[in-house]
Amino acid sequence: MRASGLRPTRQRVALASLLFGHGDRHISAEELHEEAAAAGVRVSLATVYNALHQFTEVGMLRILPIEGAKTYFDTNTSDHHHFFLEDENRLVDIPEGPVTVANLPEPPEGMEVAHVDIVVRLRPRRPR
Amino acid sequence: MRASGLRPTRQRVALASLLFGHGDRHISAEELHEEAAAAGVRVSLATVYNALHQFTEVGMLRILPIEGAKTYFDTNTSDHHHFFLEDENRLVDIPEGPVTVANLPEPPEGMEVAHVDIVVRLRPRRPR
DNA sequence: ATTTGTGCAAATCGTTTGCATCTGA
DNA sequence: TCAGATGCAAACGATTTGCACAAAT
Repeated sequence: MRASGLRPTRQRVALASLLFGHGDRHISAEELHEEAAAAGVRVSLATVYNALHQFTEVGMLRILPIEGAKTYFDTNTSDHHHFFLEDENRLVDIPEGPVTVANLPEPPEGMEVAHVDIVVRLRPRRPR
Repeated sequence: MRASGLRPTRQRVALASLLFGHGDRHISAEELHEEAAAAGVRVSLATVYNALHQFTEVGMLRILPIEGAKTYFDTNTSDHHHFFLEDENRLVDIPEGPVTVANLPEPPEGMEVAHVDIVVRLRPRRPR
């Protein structure tokens, strides 16, 4: 964390251990705020927002590519993709594996690929 | 439109022709509302929201998979993907082409793939 | 005639901001 | 010491909602 140029304040350290102490997860600011409260950590919601965005800037988190009001953050920043369950509005990791994208066109001049997000949208199977 | 079970009201018809009369586009509720006003069509913003969601439900529109406050709708519902320019927060179509995804895992039991969204996030090339 | 849609304004919800106060280096 | 963080409450912007009125079948 110090390596990222972020001061290891009490709040940031506490939030980071909540975030990264329980495996990979998808979480919103509100949820993290509640979790902190439940864990007895006193942090304001504004600070949670700040921390989440700062962590994202330094590459510790990634913003999930889903539409909708809330922003969800992913603690897993490695290459992996998601199923989106349309009926429950929920994202599920696609297990790391051999998923590959082929034949991507060249990015425009002066740009480079930061990363590729794939969302496989699922719905209940339609009766025939 | 009648085929979709939506009554062809004056407003819906007007909005549909704005949406689909100018080729493929990415548009927000606010933008469509302004465009309607500019075209002399009187519609309330609430009606624009209603129409956009109804059109989406019947498959005439698709919601774009980007994070952030506003919801953007895509008039192109065919299989195609997007570049996301991180610095300008803008989506650009990847020309229809040979982009393919390989080795997708099977969807869970009882689910089927509605469609696959691929977003290639681009950033300005880092100087070395 | 009945059902469905529309407009308006107020309400909601997630997120951001301004600013005074604290805190880590 | 003091730049950078935090907390609080107010401000904001996008979207939704409630309800009276209008329009489509």
